[in-house]
Amino acid sequence: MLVTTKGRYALRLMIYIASFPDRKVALREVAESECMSLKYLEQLAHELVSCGLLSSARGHGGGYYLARPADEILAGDVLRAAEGSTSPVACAALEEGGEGCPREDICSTIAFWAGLDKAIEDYVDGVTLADLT
Amino acid sequence: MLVTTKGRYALRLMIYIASFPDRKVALREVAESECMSLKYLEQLAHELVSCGLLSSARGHGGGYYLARPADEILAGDVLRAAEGSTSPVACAALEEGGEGCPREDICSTIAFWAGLDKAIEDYVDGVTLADLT
DNA sequence: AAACAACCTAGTAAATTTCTAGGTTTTGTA
DNA sequence: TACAAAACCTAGAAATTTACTAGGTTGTTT
Repeated sequence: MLVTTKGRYALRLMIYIASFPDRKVALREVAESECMSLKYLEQLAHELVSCGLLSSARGHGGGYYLARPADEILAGDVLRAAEGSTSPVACAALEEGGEGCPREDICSTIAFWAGLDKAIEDYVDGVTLADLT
Repeated sequence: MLVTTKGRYALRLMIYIASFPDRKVALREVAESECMSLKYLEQLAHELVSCGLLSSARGHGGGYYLARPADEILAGDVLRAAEGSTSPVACAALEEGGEGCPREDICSTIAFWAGLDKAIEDYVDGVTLADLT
C-alpha cells in the first residue's frame, strides 16, 4: 500500500486544520473529533512542522496552523512529509541523485516503475489542500 | 509502498517467462538467473496460475508458460494477482461491492483516494507484458 | 526406476507500522 | 505567581505485514 494510516492521518489532520483558517487548532480537539490517538498526532504534527507545512504556537491557547495558504499546499506535499516518499517501489534507481540499483542496466522494469511514479506524483501534486477542504 | 517485493518479483517472473515464448520455463532456471528464492517463486507462480496468468506443466521437462499472449496480459493484471490490489489505500469505500467505510459520508478524502486509485489503474493497465519484454 | 518439476502446508524471521508511556518545556490566564 | 493547557521530546512495545524457509507430496518424462 502506497499510503499508510500515517499518510491518511496526515491528510485528515491538514484538512481539519485548514478548515479553521482563522484560529489555531489544538491536537486534543483533532484527536477527539477525528478519533485519532493524541500521542500519535503529536508526532505526526511535529513532522509536518519540520517539513514546513504547519506552524505551531506553544503554551495555553496554542495549537497548529497552516504554514502556507491552503491553495499552496499540495496533497503530494503532505503525503511525502508523512510517508517520506510517494514512490510505489523502493528501488534505488528511481531515487534522484542516488547511486542506482546494481541491476539497473539489465532491469527492464525500471522505466515502468518510473512511469508509475510519475503518474502518482502528477496526480497528488495536482490537488491542493484547498481543493479538499 | 504500493508495490512490494512480491509484486516486483511477479513482474520480473512474468517478463522472464514471456521472453521465452516457445518453451516452458522451470522456476529453478528463473531463481538462478534472477537471484530469487526458488521456494518463494514457487508460491508466487502458483498464485499467478490461480489468477489465470500462467499455465503449468508438471513433471520432468515441465515448467510455466503464459496463459495468454503477452500483449493480452496487462502489468496491472500481474500486480493485482501478486498484491491482491493496486489500490494505494486500504479503504473499504474504494472496494467495489463492499459495504463502505463507516466514515464515508463525512470523509472528505474518499474522492481523492478514488482518483489516485484510478490514476494508478489507468497507468498499470496501459502497459502490457509485451511492452516490457 | 530415477530425476525433475510443479504442488501443498506450516511456520519463522525480519521489518515496518502503529501506538503507548512518561516525561519537559513553554505560554496564557486567573 | 501558581496553574492549566499545549507543544515538544525520547524510548520502546505491540501488532501487523512481508519475505523467506522447511519439508514434504504428486505427477511426468526419459
